[in-house]
Parts: sequence; C-alpha cells; structure tokens
Amino acid sequence: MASSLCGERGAQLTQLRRRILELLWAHDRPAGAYELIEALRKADSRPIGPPTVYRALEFLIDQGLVSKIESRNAYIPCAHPERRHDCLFVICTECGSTVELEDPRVERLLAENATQLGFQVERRVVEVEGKCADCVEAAKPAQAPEAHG
Amino acid sequence: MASSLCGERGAQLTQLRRRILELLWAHDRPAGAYELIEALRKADSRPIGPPTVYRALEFLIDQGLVSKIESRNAYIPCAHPERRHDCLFVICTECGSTVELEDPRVERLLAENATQLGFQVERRVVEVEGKCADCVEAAKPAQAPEAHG
DNA sequence: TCAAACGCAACGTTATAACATTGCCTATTG
DNA sequence: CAATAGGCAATGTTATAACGTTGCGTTTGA
Repeated sequence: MASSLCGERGAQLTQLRRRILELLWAHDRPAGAYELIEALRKADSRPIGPPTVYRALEFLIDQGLVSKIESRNAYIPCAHPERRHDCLFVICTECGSTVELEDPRVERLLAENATQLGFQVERRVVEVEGKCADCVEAAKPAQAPEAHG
Repeated sequence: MASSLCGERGAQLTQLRRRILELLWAHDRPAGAYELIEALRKADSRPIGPPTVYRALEFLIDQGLVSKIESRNAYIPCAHPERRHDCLFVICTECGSTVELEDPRVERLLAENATQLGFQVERRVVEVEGKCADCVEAAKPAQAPEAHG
C-alpha cells in the first residue's frame, strides 16, 4: 500500500525504507531514531549508522508515510499517507501511547492566525500531552474500584 | 515584574536566572541553550556549564516566564507570564522570528479532541512554521522592484 | 543550619556533515 | 551480444555538531 503510493510518485520504497516503516508500525508508540538503529542491529547483526536511518526517516516523512513528534524527538507512522496533511497528535506522558487525529477546524484557526500576521504557513506542529484513559485509571488511589474484585 | 511574580509564588529569581531571562528578551528570536551559554561566557569570561543553564531554563519554564519551542530546541521569553497558559507560536523558517499568540478557540478544540479520547490534557504544543511577511517579500524574484534603482 | 542554588566533569542522546562505496540502469562499441 | 564505462540514487563510514542529563561537591542566603 505504501509502496503503491511511492510508485505513483516515482519514489523508491527500498528495502531499508520499508523495514524502517514496518518497524515503526510494529512499535506501539513513537520510536526514537536510535531505537530503530538498535532494532535493525539486533535483526541483522550488521550495524546501521545514524545517517542511514535519518535519511530513511527523511524520505518517509517527505512521502507522508511518517511524522515526527517534535516534543519527544520520536517518529510515528502516519495513518493516512494517501492524503497530504499535518496531523494532530495526542500523546500520553505516562505510557507514550499516541493517537493521530485530524481536525480541519484547528487547521483553519491556525491558518487564520498565521495569515493575519502575514505568514505563509508551511507546516503545523500540534501535539497535546496528557494522560491517556488507561493511565488515568491506573493512577487512581484504589478509590472505589468497582470492577476490581 | 518577573521578580514580583516569582516573589508572590515564593520562588527565587536569582541573578543568574534573571540574566538568562534578560538575554532571552534581548534576543530577537528563540535562543538555543548553547547560545545562552556562549553569551554568558562572553559577558563574564568565566564559563557557565550546560547544567546551570538548563536548570535556570527549567525554573523559568516552570514559572511561566519562558517557553520552549519544541520544533527548534530553542527558548523564548513568554509575553504574558502573569497568566498560566500554553501559547501558540508562529515561526519563520527563514529568519527564525517568532510570534507568540493565544487563541482560546484552538485551546478549546484541542481539549475537545483529547477529552473525546479520554485524555487528561496537561500541555499543548502548537507551532506553526512558515515564512514571515518580510521573508516572503524578500524572496520575490525581483519582479517590479520599484524602490531598487 | 540547612535547603536551595550553583559549579563542574563527565556522559548520554539526537542529528548532521563530509566523504566513500555499492548496486543498478543505460549507453555505447568492439 | 558481451564488455566496458558513465550516471545516479541509495547506502555505508567516520567524525562531529548540537542538545540535554547525571552525579556530586560547594556555596549561599533566608
């Protein structure tokens, strides 16, 4: 699927790039570049250098297949690569689980704000940090645990 | 002004912290931590180490006097430290000039999105990158340069 | 007098610069 | 048709820049 998107655009989803994309999909939260390097090293025994991984990430980001989470220096596969867009991320500060959303209303408001200043918008970084439902639940002080025992 | 805010909260705006805050105000765009270290070294001849600067930045951020621009690993003084809030930044990719805004509508939409997922919001990172009016103008291909010669 | 702030050395993490190599495709040309 | 060479994108290698933290000892000021 990702490969067909790349093919249409004349871009090469090479083996390395595909593997990195697969690693990101297999990871249940945003992965750091060095986590990817480590994962590749374990799988191959032959080490992959940082520039190689960063170049692959750059390619995947250019193709809209991956996004960088700026507030965490980490990378996450993009759920909707067929549409070019900037996402809105909601990130759990406890467990790192991250949800990708889109909200045209947010995009419109940001564009409005920027335009009033005479800015030409190129990219939006919108990241909401907080506690996910699971971690909120887990943090409760065992008060009235109705479904517990 | 910043000192009075700190005083009310029982926090110490020490000389170092104040100097760093002043350096940030004097800088015309977000400053990196190592730029601050360099500026302090030039002023004092005695070098200040990274931990010292990072600790001061942490303090200033906790007090709402400074914000970190996540997409650039840089720090900017906060225009409205008396109100606790997350700002919206509009950043020029050419010259780095940065404008701090607030938009309750954006905050409301982000809260709405997060709440629907069961998230408790703790922090918002909203950074819009683009070209500022000046840089858009400067980038024009010398088309009708009326004030040129 | 003691907790908070600071200094310092070392280290860890994230990212890029600069340069070399590989693999593959194409274009000759004997 | 092989063989050779040139072009080019991707990848590899080495080193280093840029950003940030840990640990611990010393100073300082309410």
